[in-house]
Formats: sequence, C-alpha cells, structure tokens
Amino acid sequence: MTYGKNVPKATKQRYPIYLKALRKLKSNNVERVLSSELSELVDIASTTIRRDLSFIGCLGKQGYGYDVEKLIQVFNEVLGTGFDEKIILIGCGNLGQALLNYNRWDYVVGEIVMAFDIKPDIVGKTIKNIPVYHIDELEKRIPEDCRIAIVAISQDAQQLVERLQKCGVIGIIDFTHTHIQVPKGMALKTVDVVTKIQELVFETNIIKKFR
Amino acid sequence: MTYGKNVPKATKQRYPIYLKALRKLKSNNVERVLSSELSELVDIASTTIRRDLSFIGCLGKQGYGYDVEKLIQVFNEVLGTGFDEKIILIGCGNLGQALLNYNRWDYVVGEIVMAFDIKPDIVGKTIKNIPVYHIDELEKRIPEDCRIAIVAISQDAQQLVERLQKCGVIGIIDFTHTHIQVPKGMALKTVDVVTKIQELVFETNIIKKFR
DNA sequence: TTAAAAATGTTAAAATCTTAACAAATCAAT
DNA sequence: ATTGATTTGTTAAGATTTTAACATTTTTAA
Repeated sequence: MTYGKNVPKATKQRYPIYLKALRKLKSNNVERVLSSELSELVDIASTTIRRDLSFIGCLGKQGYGYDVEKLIQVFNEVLGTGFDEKIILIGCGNLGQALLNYNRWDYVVGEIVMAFDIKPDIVGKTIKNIPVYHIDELEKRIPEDCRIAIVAISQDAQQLVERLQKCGVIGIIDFTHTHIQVPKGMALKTVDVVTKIQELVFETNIIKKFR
Repeated sequence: MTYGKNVPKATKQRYPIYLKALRKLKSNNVERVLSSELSELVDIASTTIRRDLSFIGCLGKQGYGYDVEKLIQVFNEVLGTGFDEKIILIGCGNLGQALLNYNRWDYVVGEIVMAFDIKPDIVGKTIKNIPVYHIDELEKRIPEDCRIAIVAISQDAQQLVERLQKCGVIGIIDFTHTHIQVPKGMALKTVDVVTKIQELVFETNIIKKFR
C-alpha cells in the first residue's frame, strides 16, 4: 500500500507535468485515459505514473483507466490550495509584464494580485487590472496571507529575499539571472533560460574529457 | 576513479547550478572556493559536489580547494560548445521580447541570432540588433548549424516542432503554456512559471489524503 | 624541514528511485 | 451469468543517486 506514505520528491516534481497533460486531454474532450496513454504523452513510464498516482489514492479503475476530469479535480483539491494563492510580483520590466500579460493564472494555483517596481513611470498604474506599487511600500501593501512571490528584478535580489521572508513569504519563484539563496524554511524555484539552455547543451553534447 | 565514466543524469543537471554560483563568486573577486563553501551557496552536499566535479577530471587541489577561474573555464571548455551556439527565437510577444532584451547570452552558450513572428508590425524590424523574420521564412532563413530553438508562441507549437526538426534543430526550450511533445532524438526543456509555482505549492504543502 | 591541519577524490554503504512482473479488479462480449 | 481481455495498484528486484568515511595530497606554521 503506497497510499498514505510520504510522497517522494521525484514524484512531486512530476505532478505538475501530469496535470498539464491532463488539461490538454480535457481541452481535447478526452474523458478517460490509460496510464499507458499518459505515458506516451509525457514520456514517463506507465508504471511510474501509476505508482505516482497511487500515493494520492486509488484514483483509477482496473480495466478502465483514469477519469480525466476526476484526476484534474483531485490534483486541484488535494495538491493545490484551492486556486486562491495570492501571488505578488516584484519587478515589472519586460519579463514582469510578460508574466502579467499572461493572465491564465486562475484555476491553477492562484493569481498575481499586485506588483511592485521602482520606476516612476510605472508605479501607481495598473497593468491588466493589477496595481503596481512602489517597492518601498512592500511591507505596507503585501496581503497578509501571501506566501509566494515572483522575483523578476535584476538588482538587489538577495536583500529583497530577506524582506520577503519577514513578510511571511515562504516560496520564491526566481527569475533573476543572478544566484540567490534562501534561508531555511523558504523554498526557491529558479526559472532561467540560460540554465535551461545549458542543461540542453550538456545533455545533447557528449562530454569531452579534461585534465 | 570516476573520471572518464559516463556522467550521471543527475550530475549533468547540477552543472549549470555550479556554473552560475561560480560566476557569482568570480564577480565578487573570489579566487578560490572549497567544496564546503560551494555547498553552502548552492545547497548541495559538498561530497556530491566533489563527486560531480570528479567526473570531469581532478580539478581541485587537496588541502586547497578549487580555483574559481579555472573551474569556470573548464565548465565552458569542456561542457559548453565554445559559446557559439546559434539560437533562434520563435515568437516575439511579451515574453520573446523580454528574452531578446536580456542580452547576456554571450559567453554562456551562444546567442539568439534571429527571431521569427507572424505579426506584420514586427516582422522585418530588428530588436536589439536581432532581425525578425516571418515564420513562413523559417526554412529559408534558419542558420544551417542551428541546433537550439526557443519557442515562445501560444499557437500551433506542436506543428512548429516538426518543422524545426526538419531544419536540424535538436533541442527546444519550450516557453509555451501548452503541452508539447518532441520525437525521439530531440530534447525538450520546458520553462513554465505555472509549473514552477505548482512545484512550490506541492512542495510546501503537506499533501492531504484522498479517496 | 618537519609535522599538523585541511581538503580533495574515491570507496563502499545507504538511501532513493524506477520498473518488471503479477495479483486483483473491472469491463465487455457472449 | 460466465469467460476472456484489460488495466490498475502493489510487490520486489534492479538501477541510480547520495553520502559518510577515509586514504592521499597539499598547504601552513613552527
């Protein structure tokens, strides 16, 4: 019985992948899916998928497969937080605005509720209905139950991390191109093109020898 | 002797992390670093770091540590491709332009050499010295030795993948918010805020039970 | 110059993760 | 209803990854 055990790290990292694929299936009006089909889709062994899902509960039916709609629902209910995560965005440069313009946050984990910047030409305005405040007002404006911050600035990111922690933020999505660290108790997820390209190159290249 | 063995997948994924941290050290004029110091910085066990590095060769000195400059150089020479990767960008929306505006590609793996889009108001122009062509001209314009494409469009991404493959592209950085698949022989690296936020939430949340 | 301190690279054991194999359950067809 | 075809969830074995421990080498200080 795997159900109830604590979920392996590797498994947790795959849940978002499944969820994304399931959404695609749903949008294509697919109502049921086999672990083998999902396997094709996400390039993860079907056994691994079945095992991963079994940590949450018995979600499938033998001889039938999984109900797409139900699976999505379970992911949302069990793993998500009810879509009401209040996320803040620090930095409204090119990237920050790209994030704001992508407005499909709802029904995923939550949404960006406010943004912060320093540039006078942007502070005080709203972008896609999201108000932009001056970063000096962070402590004053941040919602009390805000746990996640997206950091998309290029300066003084490390300092900011400490301020965010004091405000109760426990998770940071890091879009800076610098290396930042978070104290114990905080989680950091880095999103970086350059790193991804390097991974790609490192993976596709045969690694040459050196001494 | 680990040197010469084939490098574990997990190790390869850590190399970019090390490189980033090393760059930070260098910019702070740090000349040498211990595996234990690097460990603090990147939150990976020092033994793991030493082991990872030993796959490339004997890069450190007992009783001394690692030379930051040398390590960076080795990463570049051995793992990189000489910074001359010709990367193309598909899609010059908010996100695409954000990528173009971030012009620190040089001396990392290569640089974006051209971009493609469909919007008439952008096709034919140059952004940060990068020419933007119409996507219909992909096959005609793409550099012969281009291996990596960044895909930052929201429509018909799957079709595009097949076209890119025919052009010799073997690696895709996927910024679409949809689920795309690549055929065997191609590598895919997905960069997605929503997925990252979900990972964060899944990680920080105690996973509730379900049945 | 010598000896102690320090830090790497490697070994081997422990931990984690993946997957083949299969029992149990469901569906579908007769 | 019964039988056969499927497909899940689980077990256990296999593979991979991590890490503690240590031998070896280099540095540093007397």
